[in-house]
Amino acid sequence: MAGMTIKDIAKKCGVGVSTVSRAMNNHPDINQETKDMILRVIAESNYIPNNSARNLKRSDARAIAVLVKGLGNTFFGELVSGLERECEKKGYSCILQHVEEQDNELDVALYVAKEKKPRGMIFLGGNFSHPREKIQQLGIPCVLSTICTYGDQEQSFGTVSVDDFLESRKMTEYLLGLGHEKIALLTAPREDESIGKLRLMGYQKALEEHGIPFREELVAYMDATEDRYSFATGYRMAKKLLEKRDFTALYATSDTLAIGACRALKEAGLDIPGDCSVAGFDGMDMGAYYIPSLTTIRQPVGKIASASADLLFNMIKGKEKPKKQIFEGELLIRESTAKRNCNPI
Amino acid sequence: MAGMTIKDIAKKCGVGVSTVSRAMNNHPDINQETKDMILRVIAESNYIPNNSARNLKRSDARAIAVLVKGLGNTFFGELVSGLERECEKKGYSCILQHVEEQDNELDVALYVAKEKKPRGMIFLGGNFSHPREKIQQLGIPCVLSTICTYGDQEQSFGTVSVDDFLESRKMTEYLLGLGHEKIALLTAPREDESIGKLRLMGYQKALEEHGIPFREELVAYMDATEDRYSFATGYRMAKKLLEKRDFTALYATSDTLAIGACRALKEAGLDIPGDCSVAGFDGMDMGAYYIPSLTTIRQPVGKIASASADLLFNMIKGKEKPKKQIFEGELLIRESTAKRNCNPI
DNA sequence: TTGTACGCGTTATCAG
DNA sequence: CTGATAACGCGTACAA
Repeated sequence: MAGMTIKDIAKKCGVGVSTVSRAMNNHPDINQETKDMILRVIAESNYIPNNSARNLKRSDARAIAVLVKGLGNTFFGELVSGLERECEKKGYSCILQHVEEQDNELDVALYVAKEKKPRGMIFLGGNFSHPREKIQQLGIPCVLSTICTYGDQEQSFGTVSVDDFLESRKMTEYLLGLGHEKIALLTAPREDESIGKLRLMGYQKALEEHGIPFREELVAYMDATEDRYSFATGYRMAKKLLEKRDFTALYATSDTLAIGACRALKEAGLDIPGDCSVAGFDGMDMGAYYIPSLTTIRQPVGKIASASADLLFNMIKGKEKPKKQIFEGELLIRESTAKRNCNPI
Repeated sequence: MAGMTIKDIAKKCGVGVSTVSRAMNNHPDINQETKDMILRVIAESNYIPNNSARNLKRSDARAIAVLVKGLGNTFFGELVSGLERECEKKGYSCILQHVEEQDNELDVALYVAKEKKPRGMIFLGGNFSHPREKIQQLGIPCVLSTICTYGDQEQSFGTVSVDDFLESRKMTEYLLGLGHEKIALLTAPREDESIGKLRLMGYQKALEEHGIPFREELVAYMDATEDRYSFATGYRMAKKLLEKRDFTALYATSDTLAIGACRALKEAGLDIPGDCSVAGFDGMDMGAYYIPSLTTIRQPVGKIASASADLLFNMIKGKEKPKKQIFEGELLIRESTAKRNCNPI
C-alpha cells in the first residue's frame, strides 16, 4: 500500500492514533506489549511516517543542522563525519544541508530552521559577514566551524577554528627560516573579509617582522568569480606569477591551490623543492599522497569537529555563551619545501 | 517578528490567505497590482513560508531529488553541479540528499520521497541491487547515474553511465599494448556486484583475449569495511602487492586508488612510469595535476549529467521508458604510463 | 494506560 | 479575481 498514514496503522492494530504515535516516539506511558505489537505491524507494513507533518507540529527536533558551503571542498568531508559521530553520541540527528557557492548561507539557514526546527546550527565554509540582526532572527545557537572571524567584537555565535592569522604567519616564518625571501602567495580574492584576509595578513606580518618589504607583485589574488580553491585556480595563478619568475618559494593558502601550482611549476621545468619550495594550508589527505608530498598546516579536524559539537550542545543547554575557540594547527614539514637553493631561478 | 505565518501577511495586506498563497506561487488568476503589493509586504516582513506545511499539503513538488552516496567522492561534485544546472533550465528545483556509506539508499529515498514529494530521483554512487518491489514502492521515476547495472533484465529504472566492462577492458588493452603482461589490479571488495565487478571482468576479459592467464595474486581487493576509494586504501593495497613486486604496471579502478598507489610505489623507490606504469579510472580533475599526471579513463561527466536529467524528465512526462544509456569513456594517456621497461623490477 | 479531538501553516476547492 | 474553509498527517492536551 502506497500512502499509508498513522490512521491506517491505528486501524490495523485496533488502537487509537495517539497510541501509535506514542509507540513510534518512545513515549513512556504506553504498555510494553501494545508497543511491541504496534512496532511489529509498522515494520511489516513498511509504513513511513510523514516528516513534514511531524515537523509542522513539533516545535523542537532533537537535531542540529550542518550547513556546508562549497561542495567539493574535500576538507569538509572529514569534518562532517566527525560532526555526525558527535551527534549520534548525544542522540541527536544531524541534518546536512548544502549551500551553493552563490547563495547566501544565512538565508538558507533561515529556511532550514523553519522547516526542520533544529536546536542549533553549524556553518562550514563561506565568509559569514552578516548583519547581527539577521543572525538573531535565526533564534537558535550557531557555531562557525573552521571559519575564524575577523575582529574581536562580542559575537552572537560561537567559533571554533585555528587562528588563521597566526598559522599563516607560522608557515611564512618557516619558509623565511629556510632562507626564502621572495615568497609568492596564492590567496583569496581581494574583497575577502575572513579566512583569506587573515591568512594574507599573517603572511604580511611575518615578512614585516623579518624586515622584508611586502611586494604586491608576488601575490596572486583569485578572481571573485572563479571556482575558489580549485586545482585549476592554483594552476592559473601560479602560471601568471611564473611570468616574472621572481620567487624561490610559493605559499598557497590551500592545499588544492598548492597542488595546482605544483603542476604549473613542473610544467615550467622547475623542480620542487630544488628550484622552488611549495607550501599549502589545511592538511588535506591528498597532500600526503602527492609527489612531492606537501608541506602544509594541518588543521586538527577531529578536535575542531568535536569541539564545535560540544560548544553547540552546551549553548543549546544554556550552559555556555558563544565563544571563540582556537586550536593550534600543526606545521607538517614534508617533501615540497627545502632550504633556498643558492642559484636563484 | 519571529514566527510569521501566511495569516499575518494576509492581515497586514488586508486580503485573504488564499490570495497571499496565489501571489507566492505565481498563480495566474490574481490581479497584478495586489500581487505586487503582497510580494512587497512579504519582502519587507522577512516572512519565510513554512516548507513543512507546504509539502504536507502539496501532492507534487516540481522538483527532483538527487541522492549522493559517499561524500568525499570528488567525482560527484561536478555531476551534481551539472544536474543542478539542468534542473534550473527546466524550472525544477533540485533537492540534494546525502546518504551515509552504511545506510541503505533506497530507504533514504523512500523517506525523501514522502517528505519532499519530488517528481523523480537520481542516484549517484552505491551498489543498487535492490528488490524490484521496493523500488516500485517509490512510485516515481528513477535514474541511476554513473552506476552501470550488471545484467540485462528489464529495469524499472533508467541508467546512464559508461560501460564499465568495456572501458576497463579498454584500459587493460592499452596497458597490454605497451608491453605489460603482469598488470596488478586494485579493485572493489570481492562481494561487489556492480561497478567493481564489471571493471574486474573487463580486466579479465582483456587478459584472456591476449592469451594471458589471470593471476589472482596480482589482484588486491578492498576490504568491505574500509573506506572505499580513498587514497589510504590505494596506498595500503599497493603496499601489499609490492611485497611480491611481480608486476610492471598497476591499474587501479579509481583515480584516488591510483594516487594512493603511486605514493606507495614512490616510497618503494620505484619511478613512475619508468619502473612501473600506473593507470586510474574516472578522470577526476586531480589526476591532471598529479605528478606524474595520471593516465585514466575519463567519464564524460557533463554528458552523463545532462543525459541523466533529460532521461528523468522524459520519464516524468511519460515520454520515455526506463532505458540503459551508455556513453563512451575517453582514454586519457598522460605521464604515468609508458612502454614496458626491459629490465623488470 | 488509552482514545478523541484539535491545531500546526499551507494549498486547493468552491462559492461568491 | 477573491475569500472562506476543508483537507494534508501528525503530536498532544484532555478526557475517559
